[in-house]
Amino acid sequence: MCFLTLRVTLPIEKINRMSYHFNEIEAKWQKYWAEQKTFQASNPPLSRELEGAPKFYVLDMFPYPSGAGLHVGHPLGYIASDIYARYKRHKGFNVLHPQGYDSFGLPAEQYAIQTGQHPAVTTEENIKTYRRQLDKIGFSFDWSREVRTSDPNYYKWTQWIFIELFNSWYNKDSDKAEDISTLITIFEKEGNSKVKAVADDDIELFAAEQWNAFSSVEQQAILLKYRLTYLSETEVNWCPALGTVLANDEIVNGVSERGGHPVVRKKMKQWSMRISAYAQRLLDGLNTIDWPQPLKDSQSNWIGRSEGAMVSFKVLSPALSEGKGVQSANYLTGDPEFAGVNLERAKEMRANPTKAEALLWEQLKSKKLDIKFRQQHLIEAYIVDFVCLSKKLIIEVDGEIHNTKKEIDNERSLILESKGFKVISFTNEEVLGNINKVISTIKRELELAPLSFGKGLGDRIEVFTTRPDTIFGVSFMTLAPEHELVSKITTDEQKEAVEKYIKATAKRSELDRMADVKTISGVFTGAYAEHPFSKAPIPIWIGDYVLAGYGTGAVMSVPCGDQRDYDFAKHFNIEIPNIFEGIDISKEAFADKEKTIITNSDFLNGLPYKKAMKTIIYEIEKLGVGYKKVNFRMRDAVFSRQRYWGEPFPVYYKNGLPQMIDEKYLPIRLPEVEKYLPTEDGKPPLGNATHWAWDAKNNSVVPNDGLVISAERGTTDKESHEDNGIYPLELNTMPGWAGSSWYFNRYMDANNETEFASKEALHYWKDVDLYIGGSEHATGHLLYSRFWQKFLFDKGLVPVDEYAKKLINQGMILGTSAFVYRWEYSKENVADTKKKVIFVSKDVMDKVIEERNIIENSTKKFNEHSINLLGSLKEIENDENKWSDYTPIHADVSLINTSNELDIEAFKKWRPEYKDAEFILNDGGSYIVGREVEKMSKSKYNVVNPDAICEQYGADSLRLYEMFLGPLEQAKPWNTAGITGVHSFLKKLWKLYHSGENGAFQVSSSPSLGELGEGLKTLHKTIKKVEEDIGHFSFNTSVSTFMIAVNELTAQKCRSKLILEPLVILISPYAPHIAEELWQKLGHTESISRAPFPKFEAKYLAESNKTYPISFNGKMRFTMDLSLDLSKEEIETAVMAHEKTQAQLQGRIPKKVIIVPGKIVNIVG
RNA sequence: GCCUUGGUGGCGGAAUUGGUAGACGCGCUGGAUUCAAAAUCCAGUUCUUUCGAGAGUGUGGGUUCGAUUCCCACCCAAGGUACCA
Repeated sequence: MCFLTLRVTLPIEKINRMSYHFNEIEAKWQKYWAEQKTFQASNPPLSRELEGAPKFYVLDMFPYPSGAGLHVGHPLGYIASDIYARYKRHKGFNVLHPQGYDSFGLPAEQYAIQTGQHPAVTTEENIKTYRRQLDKIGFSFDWSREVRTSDPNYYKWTQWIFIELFNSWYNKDSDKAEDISTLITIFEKEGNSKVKAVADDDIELFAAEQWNAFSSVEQQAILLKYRLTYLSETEVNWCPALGTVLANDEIVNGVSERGGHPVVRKKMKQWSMRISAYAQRLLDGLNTIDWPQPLKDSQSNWIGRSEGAMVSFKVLSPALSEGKGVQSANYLTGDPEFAGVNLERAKEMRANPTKAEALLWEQLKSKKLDIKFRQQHLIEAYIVDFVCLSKKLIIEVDGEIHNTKKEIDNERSLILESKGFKVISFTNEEVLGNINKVISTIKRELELAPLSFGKGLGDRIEVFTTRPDTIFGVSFMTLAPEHELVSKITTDEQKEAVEKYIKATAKRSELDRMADVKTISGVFTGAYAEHPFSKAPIPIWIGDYVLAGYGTGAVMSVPCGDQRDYDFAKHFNIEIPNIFEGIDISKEAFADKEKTIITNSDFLNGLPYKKAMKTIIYEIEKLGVGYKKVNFRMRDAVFSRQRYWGEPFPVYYKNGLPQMIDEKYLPIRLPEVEKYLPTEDGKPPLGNATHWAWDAKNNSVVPNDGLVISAERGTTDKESHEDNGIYPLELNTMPGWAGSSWYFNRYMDANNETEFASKEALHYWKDVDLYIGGSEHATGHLLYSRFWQKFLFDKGLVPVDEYAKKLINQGMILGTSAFVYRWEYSKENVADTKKKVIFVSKDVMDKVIEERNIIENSTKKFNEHSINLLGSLKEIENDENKWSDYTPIHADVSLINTSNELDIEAFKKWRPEYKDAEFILNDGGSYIVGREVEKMSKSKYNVVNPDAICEQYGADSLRLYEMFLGPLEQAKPWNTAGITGVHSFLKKLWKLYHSGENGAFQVSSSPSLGELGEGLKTLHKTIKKVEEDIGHFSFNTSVSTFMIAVNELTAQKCRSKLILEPLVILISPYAPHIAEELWQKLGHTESISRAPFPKFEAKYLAESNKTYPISFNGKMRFTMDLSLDLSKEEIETAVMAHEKTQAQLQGRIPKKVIIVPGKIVNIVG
């Protein structure tokens, strides 16, 4: 034994010195980087070394630390970004390359519910695992800037941003978010009639006096309708199984994205984010950023901008026939002049109207509105711009004169309104900019006026349509069953049917309605609307194909131009008028825009789509029945989650209204709870907390005992008798995307305790230069974070309104599953329990199936074991074999070798139920598994752990192989077998520097020039290619290039430092550990990380000869080495003289010879 | 249905502005080395073939001296989205 050991030990030691010991090398350099803080990025003021260096910010989408740890698919993007970051350091940039954890989330909480373990504890453990795994791969992360969304020092600022949102409103005039104080100032001075904000749509108009008279509670309630984050009763997606609401992007095909649980619509009071205010800017911003097209497309689909027109249709009530109203003519003539000092001024002003006034007057006095208006008219003691006395409607246009005395204006409005006048006002810009919309608004006001003696009842159905050009094709209207007008307009005869239908629709779940798109259903309401142009009555139906939540919840149905309308009309035998010239609509609707010529449409006849659109919108606006409009599909985002493991809101409730906690007292820490489930009375998990009330006097979280009112959050408690300053805190928490919507800014100054990041840091790093992550975040994280960034930009808190200049989606790495095939022989005759479990090797099975033969009959070539086994089986049926006789079963991929052979003994141990299984092997005596590419997942036993790869092949091999698999953006299957290629490349690389005796390190600093020529060519070819590849994020091809370079240099027996030293730098971003080691061996004492990238010099690639491909009719037949100095004629002569040319031509005379010097020769003929 | 991306050997993939299709690697075959295995090294490996050559980048057309690359039509796969008016 001793003898043997001695004999073996000596050579191994010798071998050790020469071979590539990746485990040692990698551990050594990972330790070095951590100790030397090699990758710590510095904010200004910079070290002398970095002075003047441009910044570069490389970011990965941070991971959610799941309990399963990393598999080889996860680090793909991190490796790519790490290569880029390291490359940029070589190029002299000051690089910020941070990493952190999106550590709030559902899985930790689900786990807590099941095991009772605190999510913070399991999250901490998971993070440790992640960190250990990440460290092993050798990333150049600056860990001093690590962020965790669940860390109170981080979520303090998430809460702070929430408060900022709460304290802001969106001003459409300035087209940005502003502090709520600017809105209050306006309210105090002039009420809300002139405010143009993105806000709730149920806001009533009030004047300054009214505002000032409101109680603080009333004022707060009104402001809530304007704030960028607001509390409101909204229809939400409630997932009973998860016990929480979900955002639209968390629902896939009607079920929850996580877990696949059903989701129902439910009304709940929730925090929402007014992201809709940013719809247009989010869309526009896409043009300024370099993001993948599919990602941009899904964002613009999600935002869903559509251009069209709002058109309103009068409801004709059968109860009130036309002309039944009071005759109006006489009533209008009354002209009550109020005498006063202002009379003269009124005359003067009438003579000198502003441009806007003049324009509006022009419109009002022309008989378009069928009603008499007066201008600059005296009412009481005031001059009003325009008045319609019969309808008591006053119209004001903002001129310079009025601007100077806004307070008086508002007081005046109040007095006038008390006299029964309604005052509406427009700005000069509105009148000049869109007179038709103004007229349309006035017309609607006239309709709604209390003294209306118009034709209809006053009810109008507003519809949004993208095809107003087809308005003459309308043959019915359809309302969503939930539409508010339905109950009002339904006739008595139809009442029963309508109510029954509404009930039936409400019962159907969202999923039902989605799954079943084919069934056509609907009911006639009995009511009619009037066509605004033809004046024809149009039947009004309800149908669940119209969604209450989109547009106005009503459509003008044009069956000839819309397939859904068409199907509906066919089903209910409604008329389908054809308004398209030369189009057959007997089978289906015609939705094409480009080829359209409109007909049967009055003044639109003969017009193509574009012209018809222009004309009809003009006419609609002229008639005052509508206006051009842009509509968005995107809704406001629900921001509350009924979960424990998320950011608590910095909110308490006083009198049922939300109050923000002053930022001084942040963070509001997540309280401890006994159970992570909802409370028995259905409150969110935070309802279990006993220490969860806010003491507004001492500004601290206190036990619930202090609460006088055990008030429901969000409801007004009018019976509150006593106010001790202790109030209930919000019970919801923030959603997963809260913390991830701004973390990229935090990295710039991650440890700042007084600000979310300092101004200097924000202005220095500005934005992310390269952002890498998965495309699954396209409509979630990536849209919300752009929204928050724009908001922070509006508030002057960040310097740019798009935070990531370039984004790359890395493709998924798929697993290669392995299958063993269980043979289901003699199914009928033998009881399952008695049956032997037999697995058949894939190649045997394929053969047997192909030959339609049973195994026994084609076993001649099988090994002894298989024959004996079959001999002992008496029950085999002599049947034809089919695929269905074999059941594929997943086998763990770690039990398979590179030749797809199963380790049978390991397999038996892996699954105890197969410990007695038998195997039919091929004639080589091995069991071959089947392989299939699937998503990498635990349940498919195809997960490959990077730790095992690092252990066996090293981190550098893993990094190279992940890149080598294929283009970064594409999905590609992982197959561990292939890693031997890059691994032996690294060994070859190592060898190149260890050509000394017994593999000692040897590099020559004085090589002969002849030796250099070829080597320099290889080196510079490589520099050029690698630099281009990194620029195109084509990392797979640069790995090939390295392989070619090392193969060539090995063949050249290159030993020269002049070549081998720059080569190490080229490879260093990809395989940093081996590069550091070789760099040190080359005599350097500092890390390679900032060594300047070698400069490409074209002169080394200069060639005097070219191997020309000689083609005949475009097909390459042979090659010829020719000097590049030759002229076209000389080339032609040389080529024609070649014997193979003559052989190819076989006596024919070429018609033409194409010569592109330096490229090709093509002989035609 | 619509939008997007893609389709090249047994496999992953390469081919830069239209100019030698299959680089590089895996796997496979044969050989060297070894008692043997592993490791390493060398040669071959798109298909057909009468060994001269011929065909070939999802299918069918087109433009061109020349097309994986450009144009038209279609087929298939993946991802996104969907009674969105």
